[in-house]
Amino acid sequence: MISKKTKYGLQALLSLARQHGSGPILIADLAEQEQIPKKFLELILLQLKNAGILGSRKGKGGGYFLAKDPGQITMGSAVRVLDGTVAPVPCVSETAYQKCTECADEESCGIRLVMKDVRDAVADILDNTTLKEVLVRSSDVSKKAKKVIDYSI
Amino acid sequence: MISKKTKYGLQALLSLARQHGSGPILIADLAEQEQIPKKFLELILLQLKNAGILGSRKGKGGGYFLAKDPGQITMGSAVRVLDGTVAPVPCVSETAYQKCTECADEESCGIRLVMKDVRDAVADILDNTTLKEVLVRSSDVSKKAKKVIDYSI
DNA sequence: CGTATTCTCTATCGATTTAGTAGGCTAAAA
DNA sequence: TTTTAGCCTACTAAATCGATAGAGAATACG
Repeated sequence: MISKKTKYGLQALLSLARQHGSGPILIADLAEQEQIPKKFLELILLQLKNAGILGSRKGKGGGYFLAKDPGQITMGSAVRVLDGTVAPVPCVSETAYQKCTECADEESCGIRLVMKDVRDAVADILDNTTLKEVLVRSSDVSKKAKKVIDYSI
Repeated sequence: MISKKTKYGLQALLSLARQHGSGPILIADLAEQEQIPKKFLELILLQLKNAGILGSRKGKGGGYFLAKDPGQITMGSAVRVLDGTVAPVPCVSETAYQKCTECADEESCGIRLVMKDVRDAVADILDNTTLKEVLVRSSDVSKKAKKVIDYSI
């Protein structure tokens, strides 16, 4: 399960991706658009900025913006920043590894072997899906839905 | 991230699978073998029993045992019983679905589309991995390790 | 310059969840 | 009918999560 924080963060990133190129967006506007508690969003954006995913400018005309192209920011990187890891157990995490106390031999731990497969499958999806791709996919669905409606007229 | 409860549960199931056929195992013995707090394990085993994964017998000679063959119990079923779901967000869960409040249209929600892929990938692994397979895999690793040692002598 | 604007940072708080404990109850053997 | 061993409910401590408050620091602009 991903946290609400991570979900908010992804929402915000996608919103910024949609508005990419139109300059900095205010936290307040983003919060309003995405219906995210403003103060909470503040922390999230800051974390994403400190991780190099977002950029910011202070003062009038300031706000937040993507530090890179939407096609170069992956869902995986955002989830790792906000949730710490993508792995189902710490002992198979690449970014937040922690030796597990219970099993004697990590190499032959059956649970670990399976969870490693899970981690790899999840990472494969999230690390190969960019914000841009997500936008395209979701607009494809919308178009398709519209098409169906058009036919029915 | 799976909970410690789920991890304990999987450990216990694998231990019972290893000892499958030798009659009921005492909670106390399982707790000792797997180094799991006994009282906590008690709750976990009960939950697995109520879900039909384990069977039990009271009184002398009693204990817990697998209700089915190790080849017929999947990691997925155990995780769902103990963690409630396998999905990263409630809106893509088959077993613990909850409509998400934030996105207007679920069908075209980009986050949901990606998380659905993640869920499917995770479910595909966990639902197609039985306790038996886990045991085989982990003993394969052990054998391989042993072989290396043999060569080095 | 100085003031309005907007992000930055630290601290705190309440609610929920997680991990674990306690203890009496019930069923089955012997 | 006593012992054994699971069943069940309740409780609690600690951690995490979601959210808020408010002062501080940087930037633009008149």
